[in-house]
Amino acid sequence: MNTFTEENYLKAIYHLSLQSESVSTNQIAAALNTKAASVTDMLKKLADKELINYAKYQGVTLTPSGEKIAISIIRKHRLWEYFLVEKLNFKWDEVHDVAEELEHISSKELIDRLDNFMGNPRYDPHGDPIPDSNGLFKTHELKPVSALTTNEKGIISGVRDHSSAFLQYLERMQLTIGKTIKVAEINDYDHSVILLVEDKKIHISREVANNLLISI
Amino acid sequence: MNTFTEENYLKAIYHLSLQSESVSTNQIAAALNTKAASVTDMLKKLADKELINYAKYQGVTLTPSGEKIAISIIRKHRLWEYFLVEKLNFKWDEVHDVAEELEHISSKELIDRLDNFMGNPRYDPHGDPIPDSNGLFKTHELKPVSALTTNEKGIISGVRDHSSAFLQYLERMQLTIGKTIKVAEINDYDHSVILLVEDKKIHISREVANNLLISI
DNA sequence: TAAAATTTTTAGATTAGTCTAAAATTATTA
DNA sequence: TAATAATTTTAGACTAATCTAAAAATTTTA
Repeated sequence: MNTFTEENYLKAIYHLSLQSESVSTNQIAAALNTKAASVTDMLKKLADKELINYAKYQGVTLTPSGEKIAISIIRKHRLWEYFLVEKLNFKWDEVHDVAEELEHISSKELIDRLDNFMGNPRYDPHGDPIPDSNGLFKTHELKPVSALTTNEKGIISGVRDHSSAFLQYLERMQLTIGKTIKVAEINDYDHSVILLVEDKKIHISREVANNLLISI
Repeated sequence: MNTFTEENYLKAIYHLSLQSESVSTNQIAAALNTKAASVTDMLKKLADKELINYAKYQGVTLTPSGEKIAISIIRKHRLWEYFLVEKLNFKWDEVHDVAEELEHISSKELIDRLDNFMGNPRYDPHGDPIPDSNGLFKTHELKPVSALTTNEKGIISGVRDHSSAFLQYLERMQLTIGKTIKVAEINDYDHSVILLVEDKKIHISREVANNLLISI
């Protein structure tokens, strides 16, 4: 088995890989709130274990076995988040830190039973897809509200920013997962957007429109 | 917060304290499968944090704050065991190792919500009492089957040996928590006992009789 | 109660993960 | 494309937890 720290590195590399092909030392350091020198040390260790492809100064990618571990951590994180919200009535902005701890519990039996206990949910409380017990999941194609033009519709299905502050803001605005929205107006000057949600007008900034994801 | 290791030391000292007033370095080393030298190092650290009372060569006791932490770990361990058996259908002999990991999840909010979700159970699957959110619990007075004389009755309420091997044996013999037993006969020679359970005769050794606990 | 046995502590190493400061490499830009 | 800037790695040190081997203290026993 791997240590918590190794698991956190693999998870961070996985998430960063979704945006840029190869991941840099500094990107990882920023994501994990640590120093580049520490990252270099750990990259050597993960490369020795053949969990990442690493060449000095060239950035890293996950090997298939590294990716498998990363996805299993993400599966655990998202299932625990679902459990916390659906069974223990936590709010969607309160679960991240606890799930960061729970995702390192090693038992596969536990997580598979938890999955079944909850009816094999496909999405976590923030709309992110939950990998199945084989690590498979489809990344549904979501686009930000900011990609819509006037009169287009969508269903709120995810967020790009997972911070409590953003989630609490959405909650207050009643912009929660599953709601149908329609773009009523786009402000040419600042690109802010007026949405129609359940016949109410909601005005959101360009930044919010960028971080709120919809399916069609 | 304390490290997993510190928590494990405090828990071990707590359990050992139930049998002998003061706990020795070697006892702790045996319980934690480590060496006496390692224990001495850790005892110094825990004493610095005022979690134990420690004087060289004299053994240790928990301070009130050390005991509080130990009990909170035990609360978490037992609640998770209850969850695993009652909600996820694990068997009572399969839950210990997973609970050893789960007991270190730090969120008090999580464990209090879990407690409520399950209806505030008072005993874990092995009959051990679960401390409430203030750390309070009564150690019900149990005695081993071996303390009974012929024709005395009792209700199976706990075990002294928590090993999988023993729990699986009890399961096979249908000697599970809640069953009423009556001593039919005690063998003078080897102190083995014949029990009457639901009108069936069950023959158990002295060792088993010593490790099976009943209330009256 | 002195010698022997046991227990406990100390001394000195080791491993994992981290850090700062300096050196090496790569990227940018003038 | 040479100088400058930014990134990345190396070197050396630190903390937490562990270990072995040896020394010190306590307990047992003869």
